[in-house]
Amino acid sequence: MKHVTIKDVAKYLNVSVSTVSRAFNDKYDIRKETKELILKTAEEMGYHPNPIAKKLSQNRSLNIGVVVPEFINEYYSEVIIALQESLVSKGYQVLVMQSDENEKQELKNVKTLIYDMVDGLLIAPTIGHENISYYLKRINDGYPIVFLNRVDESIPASKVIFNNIKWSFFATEHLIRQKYEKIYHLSGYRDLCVSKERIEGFKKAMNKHKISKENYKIIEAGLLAKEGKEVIEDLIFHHDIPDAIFCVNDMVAFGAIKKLKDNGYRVPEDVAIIGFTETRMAELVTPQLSSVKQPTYEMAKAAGELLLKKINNNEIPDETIIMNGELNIRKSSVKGNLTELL
Amino acid sequence: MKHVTIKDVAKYLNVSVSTVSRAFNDKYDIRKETKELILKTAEEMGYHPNPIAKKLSQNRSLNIGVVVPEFINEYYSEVIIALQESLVSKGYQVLVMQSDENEKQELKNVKTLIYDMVDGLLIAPTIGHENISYYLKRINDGYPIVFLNRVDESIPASKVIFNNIKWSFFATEHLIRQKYEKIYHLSGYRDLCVSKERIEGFKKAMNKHKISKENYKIIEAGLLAKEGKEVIEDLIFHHDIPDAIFCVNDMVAFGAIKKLKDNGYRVPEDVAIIGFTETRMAELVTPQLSSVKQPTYEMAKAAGELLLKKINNNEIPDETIIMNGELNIRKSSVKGNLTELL
DNA sequence: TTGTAAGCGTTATCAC
DNA sequence: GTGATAACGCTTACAA
Repeated sequence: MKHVTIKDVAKYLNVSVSTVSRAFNDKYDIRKETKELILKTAEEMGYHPNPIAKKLSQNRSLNIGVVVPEFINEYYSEVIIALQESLVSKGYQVLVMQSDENEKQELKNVKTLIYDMVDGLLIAPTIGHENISYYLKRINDGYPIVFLNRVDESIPASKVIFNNIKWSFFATEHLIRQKYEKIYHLSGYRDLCVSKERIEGFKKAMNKHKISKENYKIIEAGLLAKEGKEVIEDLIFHHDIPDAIFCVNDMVAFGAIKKLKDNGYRVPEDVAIIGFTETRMAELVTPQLSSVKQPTYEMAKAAGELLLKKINNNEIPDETIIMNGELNIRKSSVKGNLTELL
Repeated sequence: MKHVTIKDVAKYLNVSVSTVSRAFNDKYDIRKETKELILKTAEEMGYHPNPIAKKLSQNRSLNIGVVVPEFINEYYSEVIIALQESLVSKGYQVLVMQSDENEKQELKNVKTLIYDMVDGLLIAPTIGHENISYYLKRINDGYPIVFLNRVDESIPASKVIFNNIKWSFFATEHLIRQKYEKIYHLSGYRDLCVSKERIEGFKKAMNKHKISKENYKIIEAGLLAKEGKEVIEDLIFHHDIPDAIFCVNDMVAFGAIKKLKDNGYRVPEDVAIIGFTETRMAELVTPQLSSVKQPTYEMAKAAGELLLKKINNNEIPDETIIMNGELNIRKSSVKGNLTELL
């Protein structure tokens, strides 16, 4: 497995290594014929520039670190795919680490990647504020970091986020317009900024439509199906079943639907349900789940491009991109005839 | 962002760079106090060995390439998580590329990774045989490659695979034992080895129980929910609805169930369904989906370990690990009382 | 136990 | 346009 090196090619062609190097890097002057001969010969000899040597001599790793809370759900899988596609084509390698929704693990991941000399970092933080201040410090040191999702709009850094407040407002308002009178929100972990924002959107809709406090409730569930189930179990136990539920995400909605159906409640006739961050399964469950679709792919791609800009010029000012989604109404949230509504 | 180098530490402490290097690499003799002083000072100075320089001088990248067909489904997400966990702790970085079930893309990914000098490759191939012969050639050249899933048992290479024939046999037999008389198999792409094996297991069960050819059918669907739906649409159109269906995976099963229910068929009363490669959603749909659970995490971990063994000693003989699963019977495949059966 | 210096495979700064 | 050569930051014989 001996690799052919630039020296081998140079010696074989009786040229200097610099000439061979130049042939492989367009930026220098070199006679056209020389270049072509070198490239042809190199190809025949099976020469490929050693990326590690290149990295060392150019003092950059051409690696991008990506830290996500998880990627067992579709959302971050899609994020990673989008990032790979846009970054690999630009010569970068993408190193992905997941934090398992654990603050300590996340910091460890980030440090590992920084020690590994990634040229920049894309972070979708989990719960907790301490890490954020560490990241901001690194950004101040000149480390290119872009946040994706999961950060507050107020945070002074480049980021691509979703307009959670707005779309959670729309999702909630959709329920209100259906004349459901008692509406609950199964929220995500309170410390998570996207949860907070979705709660805020929910409250906004309640206020706008002057729903009295007895007729809505915000219950912390989490992000997993299991947690949706548990809340519903509790509600059933207390005979406290609302007319409609807005869930922080589809997984919680799936769990809720399951538990409701198991206990004889019909969805949407007895309880209407709407999710968030649409998954492919939304269309496959019965009834089909209404949800808010996020432009996941576009968000990730934008974040990748923002990061590359930052890597190439750290002086550019912070940029915040806030994206919008789409409310996809399906059977789970509509009492009457769905087609009439659409 | 100037990095502290080994030279800085050496100069500061009036020792040679080799001594500092030795302090960071246990394998050499070095006085305990010297080592401790160096490590302490290095820490204070914020020194971290530059991994790129290390890679160059040791002529290895400490990178492992992983090529999967996709990771939008849970299966390969879990594979990647398992690999990361076991490989990162051993000092390796994991570079993941997905082929999108496209043979050409897969070969491109593999070549990219080889040019990027990964120390070894883990491949879960997509459809098509041409690539396989290329991979076998590389293995013969001495490149450490381990296959995961998606390869035939007969292939002369190290691999970790699932006993598809056996578990597809069990899944099918479970349907037969329920006295379903007309049983169809919605298979994956015919060219995909796991599909072939699952078909084989299905046939085996049919033969064993002497089901006549009029009473079973194998229909190529694919791996996506959409494809499951399409087949069912077709069957409904031709008034050709069986009593039970064994689907190549859960996604196809979800699609099938959805389409059946939309057309007034009850599952399992009218048509029983069983999936394969259990997903988390299996427990959340109505009715809950019976499926075959694979030890995904363990398979991936075993593959990672096999690869490391190969990287450290290319002379070891090929090893094939065949893993077994678990048949999880749920409501979707059982006509009577589920608890009686369990 | 520690130091010296060659080497890993490139790029980049000079000369020519 | 091309060639020599230092430099990137580390490891590792070999010498001391």
